[in-house]
Amino acid sequence: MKNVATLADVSFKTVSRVVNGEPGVSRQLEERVTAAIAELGYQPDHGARNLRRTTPQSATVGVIHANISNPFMAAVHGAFEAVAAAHGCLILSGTSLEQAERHDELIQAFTGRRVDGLLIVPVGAPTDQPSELLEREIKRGTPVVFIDRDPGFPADVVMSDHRGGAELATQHLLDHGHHKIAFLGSREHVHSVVERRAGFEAVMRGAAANRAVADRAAVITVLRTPDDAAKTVHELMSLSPGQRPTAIFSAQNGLTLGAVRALHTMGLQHDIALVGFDHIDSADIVDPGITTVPQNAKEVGQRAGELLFSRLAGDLAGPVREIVPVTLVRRGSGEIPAPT
Amino acid sequence: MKNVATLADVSFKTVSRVVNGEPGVSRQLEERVTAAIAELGYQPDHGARNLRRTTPQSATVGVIHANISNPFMAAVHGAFEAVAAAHGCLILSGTSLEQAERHDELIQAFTGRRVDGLLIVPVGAPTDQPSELLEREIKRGTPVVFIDRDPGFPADVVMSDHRGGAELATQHLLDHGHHKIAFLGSREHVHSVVERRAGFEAVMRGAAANRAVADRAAVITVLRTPDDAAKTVHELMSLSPGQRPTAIFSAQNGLTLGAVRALHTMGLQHDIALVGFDHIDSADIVDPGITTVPQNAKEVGQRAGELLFSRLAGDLAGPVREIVPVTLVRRGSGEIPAPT
DNA sequence: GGTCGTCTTGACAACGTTGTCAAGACCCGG
DNA sequence: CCGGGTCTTGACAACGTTGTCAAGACGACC
Repeated sequence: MKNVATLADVSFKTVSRVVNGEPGVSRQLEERVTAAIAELGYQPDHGARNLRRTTPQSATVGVIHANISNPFMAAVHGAFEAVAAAHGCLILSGTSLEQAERHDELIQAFTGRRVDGLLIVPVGAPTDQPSELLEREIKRGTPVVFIDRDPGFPADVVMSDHRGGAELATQHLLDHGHHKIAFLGSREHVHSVVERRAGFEAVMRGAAANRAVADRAAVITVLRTPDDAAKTVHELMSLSPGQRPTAIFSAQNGLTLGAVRALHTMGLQHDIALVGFDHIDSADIVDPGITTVPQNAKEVGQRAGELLFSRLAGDLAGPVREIVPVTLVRRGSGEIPAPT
Repeated sequence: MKNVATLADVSFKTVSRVVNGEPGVSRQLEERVTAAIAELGYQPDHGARNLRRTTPQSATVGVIHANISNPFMAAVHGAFEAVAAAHGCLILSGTSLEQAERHDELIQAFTGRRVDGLLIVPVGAPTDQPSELLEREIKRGTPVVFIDRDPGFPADVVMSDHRGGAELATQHLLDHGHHKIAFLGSREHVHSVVERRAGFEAVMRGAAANRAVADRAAVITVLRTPDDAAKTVHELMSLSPGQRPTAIFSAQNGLTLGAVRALHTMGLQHDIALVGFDHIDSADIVDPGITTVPQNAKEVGQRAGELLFSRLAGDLAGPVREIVPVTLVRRGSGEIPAPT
């Protein structure tokens, strides 16, 4: 800035005024200054500006993902970014890889850079308290919005209706005559997966009470990769006819891919019903099409963005819990009837 | 920091020493200071630190994507982030949405925040000069690595072998007896797509010279969405038998999904050969499996990260062009022979 | 005991910017 | 010609931190 001031032969305060568009600079000086800025390629130092500002704004928000490679999360990120961009805000992002330690490291790195707000996919099981680091930041006044999973304590959350979607899927399979339904899920302590499982079990229990025949086949929740799911489906299908499930509810997109692959390998894709939670790109090019309960990524990302920026604009109302509804999309695999 | 100093009853310079782990602080004072830091939850201001530092390091790199929702790019991002995290570096990211204007806005926002380096997916057609904004930043000494597409001017680039992959795919179809092959691609001025098309055309020309029968069916490059691709395939398949292509080379993952869907809808999936560039999640659960030329996202992201951080570490060698090889994966759709 | 070196500590300038305030130029009305 | 207002400009402190340097305490050596 000093260089610009020297070149334009004005004080550096005048340069500051021009850069910030403050009134009270004569046309003549303003032109000299803008010319000097262009010539030197001067760019104000974002960090230094906030030092003295009465209301420091980094115009940056931090985003902590659990796993950005998940297509659902990538889509949420895209929708959120659009909102942030509309507010002239940049995104500092990081991936916790589901590790609490890395999660805290990121929070520290973000707060050290004085982000204006945080968007967080919580890791681990819900807790009734935020981590010490996070709690301090919240108290300091930084708005935090959680996405995809309930953090456990009262806070702003935007997420899909995990439980409702699982109930839809399970009921759909029951409606097609299935009693023996297998549940495939990943690590069970994460809120979203727990909820999907809870939805499955609630509907199954209800069915058992009403008809006295419902018989949950298996709940498998240690799966992580498509290959895990494929292997598990192979095992399930090798059970004796009385034990073998006639339908599968796969609670995650990655697992669904593996499960479908296994059914195709065994030639059972037209015999075993399957509903998958979350969207699959190729759901409609497989035969049969894969019945899914897709999440509305765009809606989740957009609503989270709007909520966060309304907080940044000064909205101090109590914690908001936004549950984005999901619906079931029939494509064939979920409508296969149970054998009689 | 002043508060901490007051609480620990030392000068703020001593606090600075403790925070930075500088030697020459007595054990006693150090303990008092760390206790005060913990009690107040003090976090150093990242921006202010760099103000006076002799070698300012924001420990932040900027990433400009064209479209983060593309699964290939999301995977590249994940691999790059792992490298950045290993170097204690945070990522400031943004999406240009293929718009030059937004691209420049992002560069400005990043440089204003004094990022240490940039990772960029160039937008638009290759040019022999970087944009003025970018050139200035490069001259200032900020390392820039381009990914996925050649920017046109000499610079560090890491990308897949787009041309080689397209040649592989085209040759593969020729080897299975096809002469009439349709090319599906998106907006043609983007480097990667131009290269894939160039690879296709080069091989087709070579075949025409040798055998005098090769006959490219169609080159369609205005496609954007899976639906566009599906519609186009429908149209192509409605042509008279002499005109109709017997094989399709789809140059992008999104288009491949649409093309496959169209073939399935028309019941032609076992009659028309198809090879797709880039990975498809569900390539092996469709019947026939989709033969693809997948890109190695992990390799691209990791190599780009290593290159950028070697530049940050002081490697001043000339521009590096890293071409990540691709191979063809046979799954059925590409091995359908031409009708005799 | 005096001189020197080392180790610990703090005072102060500096980084690039904004906020505050005062000085000077100019115009208007009396 | 003077008093008072507005408009333009710059001098300077301040933001939170690091770099520089000097002051003071202490021990070792002659």
